[in-house]
Amino acid sequence: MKTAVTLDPARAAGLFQALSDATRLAVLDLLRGGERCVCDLQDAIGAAQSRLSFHLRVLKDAGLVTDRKEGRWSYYTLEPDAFAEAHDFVRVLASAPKAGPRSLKVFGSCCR
Amino acid sequence: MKTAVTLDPARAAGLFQALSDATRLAVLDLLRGGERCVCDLQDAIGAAQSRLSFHLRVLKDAGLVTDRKEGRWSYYTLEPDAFAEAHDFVRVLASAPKAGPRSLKVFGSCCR
DNA sequence: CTGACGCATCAACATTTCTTGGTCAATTGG
DNA sequence: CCAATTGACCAAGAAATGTTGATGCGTCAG
Repeated sequence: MKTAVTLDPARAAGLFQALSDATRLAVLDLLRGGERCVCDLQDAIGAAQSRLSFHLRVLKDAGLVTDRKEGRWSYYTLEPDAFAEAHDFVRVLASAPKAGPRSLKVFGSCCR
Repeated sequence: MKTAVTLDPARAAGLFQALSDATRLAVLDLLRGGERCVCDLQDAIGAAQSRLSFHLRVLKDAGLVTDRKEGRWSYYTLEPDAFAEAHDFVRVLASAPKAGPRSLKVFGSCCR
């Protein structure tokens, strides 16, 4: 099992940032059902075209989705790897640190 | 195993929003080692007091940490439940939808 | 060819989030 | 009691994000 021991703060922050908007979450939720073209997403979410386009770009830049052009449509799909990454980041944060919990008092120069 | 089938968009967005800042991630990372007082965090992160205080409040409002007052110090601790929640949200997004993948064409009123 | 459609992109504005500097209350060592 | 320390909070400004409406380009149907 791959466990990210290293947490790249910038990457993690970027990923979570992309996930931190209701419209984008709605898009991702729809994409769970498989590839969708922008116009379908537009209908389903009821967002203005340019608004949706903006959010799709954020998701794409974060690597959470990929797009594919076919004829005059653009289809978006989830990028599972990015979710695995996000998943890992959360797990790392929730797990105990490299050194045992409450280890040697590396801290405490201030209090006590 | 508890699986959040329902994804409350507002809550999810809020959680991820709180996780979407490098300073806050640094704080959470430090807290993995156990409870810490604000001044220790301040030293470790090198952030101005009021800046740190701001981020701690964001984390607290999101339910990711809790604080405890003792004498003149405030100690912050991770709130595991919130991480479990975040974890779930990510998992749900990465998982297939209720209906089979590529199910009946509920969509497609637009393309094709 | 031409008009309609799908969608990215841009500029302008609105909103939210972050930072900084300052003030204040509580606690406590002296 | 007094001065220093911890840390919350607030106001003002800076920066990042999100929204809207317009424009433009590629693609397809007629």
